[in-house]
Amino acid sequence: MSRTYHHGALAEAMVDQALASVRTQGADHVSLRSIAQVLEVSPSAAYNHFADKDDLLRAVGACGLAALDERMARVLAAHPADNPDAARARFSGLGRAYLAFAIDETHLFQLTFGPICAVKEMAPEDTGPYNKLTTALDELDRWQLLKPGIRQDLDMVVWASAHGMATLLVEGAVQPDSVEVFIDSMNRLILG
Amino acid sequence: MSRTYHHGALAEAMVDQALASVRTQGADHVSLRSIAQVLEVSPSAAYNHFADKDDLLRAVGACGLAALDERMARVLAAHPADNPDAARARFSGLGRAYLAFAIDETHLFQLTFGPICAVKEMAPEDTGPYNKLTTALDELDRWQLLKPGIRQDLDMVVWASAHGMATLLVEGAVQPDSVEVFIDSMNRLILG
DNA sequence: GTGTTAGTCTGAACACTGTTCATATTCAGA
DNA sequence: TCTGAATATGAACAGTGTTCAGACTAACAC
Repeated sequence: MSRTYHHGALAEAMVDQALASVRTQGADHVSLRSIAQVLEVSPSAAYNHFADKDDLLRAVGACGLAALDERMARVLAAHPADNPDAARARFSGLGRAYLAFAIDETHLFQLTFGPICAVKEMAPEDTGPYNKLTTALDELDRWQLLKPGIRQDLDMVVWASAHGMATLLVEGAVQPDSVEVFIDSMNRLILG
Repeated sequence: MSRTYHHGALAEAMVDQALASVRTQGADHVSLRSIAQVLEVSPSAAYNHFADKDDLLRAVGACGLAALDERMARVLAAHPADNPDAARARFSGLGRAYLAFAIDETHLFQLTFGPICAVKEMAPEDTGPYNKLTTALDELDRWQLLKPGIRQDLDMVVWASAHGMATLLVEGAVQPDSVEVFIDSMNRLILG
């Protein structure tokens, strides 16, 4: 096997390296040429696997969405009990996981939910972060923990709140220590 | 006055042209050279007025924040009455103005609240969008229109909700016709 | 084993980009 | 009118995404 020909796994290797670069530098300061150089490959080699730079970055953004979903899945696995307290813990935990992802992985968050990636086409309907939120709200509703008469379209407001708080964190408009304040205020709003 | 020397107002002219370009193309696809070409000026002329490209874009972002604030100010001016109905109209109107700005000026919104601009340092505390929101909530509270016991830290949740809904609109994750659904759901949450 | 074909990578090139710097022009004040 | 501070130029540098003809490699048919 020749050393100069990087065979078989270039696509995945480029996504991995791009993911690492995005994490440290942010998507704006990542260049195709630099990651090709790290992989000891010609700059034009990427075009056998990706239509253009944005196409590669979209693949990285999909990794970001998967990482977020995994964080949320871990929260659900940590509170599996079928009772009111666990339902509350799952809901708050999902929110905390979402915001922790924004804080820990600022650059990846910005790419995943930025202009390059069309999140609406990446997020599956029957699974993924949005679905986890709706089922958590359904469970709160089933245990009659929600204030009466607010379940309709509540998904959208809660989703928007969490996403907005995350972007405010990312932009530095609010500090990380505001997360608990936010969650408390949110619970005060919707929990009976 | 020589034709070749663009005297006096280059800085403002560049901001104006950059603002126009951002509106149509988005900040990512705007180049210093192109706007210098439109203004019939050397590419390096910009560096007498701006530290670098991001510095110019930050000035454009400030225009975006001002445009948003003006929309919100118009809403307040349209409902000046000192009674419960007007207070409700002001609150809902501010939300609609915020979301309309995100829909109408997608690219400008993305720049204004994007990584390049540090919004926290642009937004004044005693005026601007955030302050208009808090005073609207104070008015709702004064007329006892809020649900009891939720005023504390309500600003942050409402602010995050509006901002999150705006970014979801910009990203195409939700459709513009969801705006009224969002506002209704929001009112259901916080109004008594 | 040999040929053919499809997939992969190279290297040079193109048209850009932001930025710097020495140089030239213009304006405002003494 | 002279001087100094602003302001604009034009050439240059280092870097970018992207294209394309040609070279290399693997795998499959015969």
